Amino acid sequence: MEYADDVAPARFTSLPSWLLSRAAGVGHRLLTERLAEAGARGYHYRLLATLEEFGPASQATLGRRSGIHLSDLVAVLNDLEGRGFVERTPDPADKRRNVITITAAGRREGKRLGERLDQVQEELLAPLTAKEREQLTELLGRIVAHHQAA
Amino acid sequence: MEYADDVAPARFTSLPSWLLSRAAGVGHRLLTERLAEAGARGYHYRLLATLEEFGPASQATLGRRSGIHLSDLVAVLNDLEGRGFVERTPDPADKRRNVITITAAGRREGKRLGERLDQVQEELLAPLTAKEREQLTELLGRIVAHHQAA
DNA sequence: CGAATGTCAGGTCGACTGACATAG
DNA sequence: CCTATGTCAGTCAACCTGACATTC
Repeated sequence: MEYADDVAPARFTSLPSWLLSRAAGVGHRLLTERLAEAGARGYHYRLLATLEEFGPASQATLGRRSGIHLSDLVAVLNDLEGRGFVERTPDPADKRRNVITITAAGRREGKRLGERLDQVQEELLAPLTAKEREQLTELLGRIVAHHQAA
Repeated sequence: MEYADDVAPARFTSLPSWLLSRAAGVGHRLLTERLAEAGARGYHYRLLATLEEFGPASQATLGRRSGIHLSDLVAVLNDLEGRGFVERTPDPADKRRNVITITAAGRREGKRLGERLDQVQEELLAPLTAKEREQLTELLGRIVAHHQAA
């Protein structure tokens, strides 16, 4: 009848959704720490990477691509703009829109943050072999794809 | 040079930590919805399940087992106590402590919520076969174990 | 007209920090 | 004295809702 103090219930430790959230929690913590060291947050990197990959876009499109809500986007863009990583210019073709463009400094910042992200992958997946990492990526990819289709 | 509006950058879709956080996000959303239908939150179930598996415990121990911060625990326990799912009695052996005990109603509630949790697993892992689910569970388990050891 | 865009105020959940009084 | 416990106040990131004026 004696239990250790710091053991999680078996009901959890075998539950995929629990393991998923714990593993994601670890990843999130590592990510947040590494980015914080560089003075950035997850949203910052997501936007810079999205801009780099797809090029300039309106805020609405940017939100859809990056999965960041329009409401949150405004503040993050204000931030990135203030640091000179993106430019916000009115779209002459559609006066409702702003066109967001990444700057050279923004590209450098994106690269810098990307390197930290790679370190996080390494750290997070340390106990897995290359083959197992592929397996995991594939399985997770199927789950994500399935639920974003619906 | 034409990109769809709602496609995530390839930089993300191949990144384990990204997939992990997306998949966990889906799981979290499903879980929150199902529990909300039953008037509960994640913390409620976690505490009830922990109590059911390990029996009565002080709040500090309960926090360590369930992974819930002591600061958050207080409010959640107030809630569960108010609904008659747990009892808080002072520990005669150590006057600092409260002993938290699950009630019969609490057990029923835990069971009720557990069933909803099982539905979430089904929904979340729908695109995977039984064998693949085992694989995923095993891989995630190793990641979690590795990082909680350190 | 309806639909899309950018903005702002607010709220949620889960995780965390710091302070404090009390008891071991 | 130092540590552990329970409580409270407050922060934070990510996600989401609703409202609004402007433009299409």
